[in-house]
Amino acid sequence: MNKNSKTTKKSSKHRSKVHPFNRPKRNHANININNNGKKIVKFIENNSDADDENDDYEFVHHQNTKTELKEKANKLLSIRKTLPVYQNKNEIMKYLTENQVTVLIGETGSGKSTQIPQFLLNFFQENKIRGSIAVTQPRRVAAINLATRVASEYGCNIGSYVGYSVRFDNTTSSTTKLKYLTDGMLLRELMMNPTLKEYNTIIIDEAHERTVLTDIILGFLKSLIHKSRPDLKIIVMSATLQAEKFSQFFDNAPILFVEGRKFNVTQYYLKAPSDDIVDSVIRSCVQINQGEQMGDILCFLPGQEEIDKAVTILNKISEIIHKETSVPLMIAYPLYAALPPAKQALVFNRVKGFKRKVIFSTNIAETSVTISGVKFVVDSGLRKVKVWRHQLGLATLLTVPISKASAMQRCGRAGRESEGKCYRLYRTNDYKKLPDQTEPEIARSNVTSPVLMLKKYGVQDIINWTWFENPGKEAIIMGLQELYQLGALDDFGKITKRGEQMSLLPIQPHLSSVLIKASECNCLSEVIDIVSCLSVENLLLNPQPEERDEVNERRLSLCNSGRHYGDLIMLKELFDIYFYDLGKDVASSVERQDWCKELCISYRGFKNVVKIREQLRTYCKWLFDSNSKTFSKKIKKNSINTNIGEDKEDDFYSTPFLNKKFSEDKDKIESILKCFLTGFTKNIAIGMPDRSYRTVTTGETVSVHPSSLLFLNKACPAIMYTEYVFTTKGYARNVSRIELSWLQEIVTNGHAVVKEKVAS
DNA sequence: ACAGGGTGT
Repeated sequence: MNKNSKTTKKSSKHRSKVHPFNRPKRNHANININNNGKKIVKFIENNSDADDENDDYEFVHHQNTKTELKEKANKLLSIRKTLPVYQNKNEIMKYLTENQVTVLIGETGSGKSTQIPQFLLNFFQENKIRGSIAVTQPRRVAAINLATRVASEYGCNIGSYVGYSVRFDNTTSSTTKLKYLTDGMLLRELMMNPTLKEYNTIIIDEAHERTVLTDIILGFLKSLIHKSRPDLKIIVMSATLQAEKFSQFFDNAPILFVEGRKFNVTQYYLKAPSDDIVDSVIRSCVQINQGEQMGDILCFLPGQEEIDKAVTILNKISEIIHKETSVPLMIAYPLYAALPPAKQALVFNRVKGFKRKVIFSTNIAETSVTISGVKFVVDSGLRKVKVWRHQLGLATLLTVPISKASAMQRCGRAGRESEGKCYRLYRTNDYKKLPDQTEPEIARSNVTSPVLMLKKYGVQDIINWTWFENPGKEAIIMGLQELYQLGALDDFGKITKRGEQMSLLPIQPHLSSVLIKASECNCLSEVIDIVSCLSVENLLLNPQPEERDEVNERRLSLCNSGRHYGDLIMLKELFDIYFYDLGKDVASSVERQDWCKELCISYRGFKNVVKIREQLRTYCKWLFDSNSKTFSKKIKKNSINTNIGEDKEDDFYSTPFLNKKFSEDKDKIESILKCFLTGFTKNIAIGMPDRSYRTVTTGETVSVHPSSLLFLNKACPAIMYTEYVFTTKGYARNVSRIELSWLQEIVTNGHAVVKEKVAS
């Protein structure tokens, strides 16, 4: 149909409508083209208070001319040459070219993630070796930043020889030879293209972090080199330690050590253990502020509660101390993932004058967020960890001591720019007793999704698969049972058509199953909207205690149906207001931001919801539309190589409110909730006479989480929830009201789990 | 009668 498909694809990326005469009042970028044809982005100064979410950011990649590229690359070359990896280039390359698998231990600042891929790229081009290089990263920003940096070092525009691929943003093209991608993305590619035939080298970076997805990739790679890809080169890159485990897994692959380039950090320990960690952290900050040179302080605390407390206390005492003694004024900032993005951004502000920035952070600052100017680290030695209990179908959130590796990583945050100091709020002996490594995530996770991937890939014996870390028989069997119950596996444990569909959807299996059910129940469009909201973490933010009641009141008054049916229906009502009522053009973005702020909703979160919704609508159309070509053909052509599918409000989806307004359409609401019941049959609790709820699976008591719209509504016959987390007690999150008669329907449809428990 | 560590498709 179109010979011009390449340009069509490219342009679809920037499809968003721009109304030049209706520009938003604030927070916008003004893009001019100067006489070189070079894009210039000027940021207009934010004229409002710094409190709103300035997150209309997009990654703008400048298209430079050849001469500009070359000049820039030449300038960067002198810096590259100082990197330890560059100085050992020949020896490293000797190992990499002579071995199929190499484990490379490079400390921070060694330049491994940027230089090694370039060495290989040059080597392959000089030797006319075909194929491209993939470098995986656990996080999106890392993939984007590395690709951008390497492109300029290499002297090309992003997307030509060097590109990146993360969800919703793909800058690769047919000429791309070096691709930085998230490990989630590489797994998607593996599902579509089981032999990874376009690559000759796969580099797994940050392997020491041991995320579930990295571990799974390692398992796939081992199978690949032993079977269909004996030619595939693999490099496992890790920041110190664990080298032996990687090496042994890949048949004793050689290990290379490259020293890093970082500054010395002196460690201090407590003489006596601390009994109040917030108090100890504050005391340390005050002490540093009195005795040490200028430089900011980064404090690691386990969670939001401790952080908010510490911020309040420090800000109170800091001014008093500053007035009475002539020490810098300390300014405290909180940092955790659930914080609104605009408040998160404040930790990057440089404080001017005789002041010292003090950041109280969760583990987010250990790997995901890097703050410059930090010279002192205060380490509580604690973190929070989510542990999945297979038998209970419940996650527990525990505060636990960190590992030695984690303590070193936290320490390192003080030595990025100059020498630093690290104050550990535990004794030398306590440190010695810490485990060397953090327990790999897969050992404490629900593995339903990995198991589905393996089934989709055609793995027969999952228990004895080439697991890098076997999650254990119990976990695998629970995963298989879940999948069987969701209809993804048949009586013989073989993947069903439904299971294939579930594995192709970019959401957790339970939600995939709900979507498929919805496609059979004429409420797909609505369920996609809700599932999209559920797929964004921290969409509904926690209001500050003083505005909590107000915000809850506003949410309740907006969501007429949510008030009765619960959080899933509330999400749909909120989505409809955001998406349909508030308007879509650039001019109304301010209106939408204000609306989000009033309801304590993340504006950035909702923008993500819209993207996910668009992706899900496209995928569902390909999956369920009988007129459509096969999914994998479509997705290979479109999804991997472009950004988002070509969804328009087309006739595959019925117009949502043709006849009735959603909130008045009782039948629709009930069929939506019944769809969710089929994916979350285990997450049902029955109302008891004493107004508590008991789960149908184990009879445990479960409470409605205070963030739920149903928190104050005490009289539901039964509830269904998408998450069951034990913190101070067992809490149900994303709660919906369920009628007992609906459960009867599920029972008659043959869901044994509910049948037994309801009867007993 | 009152609260969630961090990633990814």
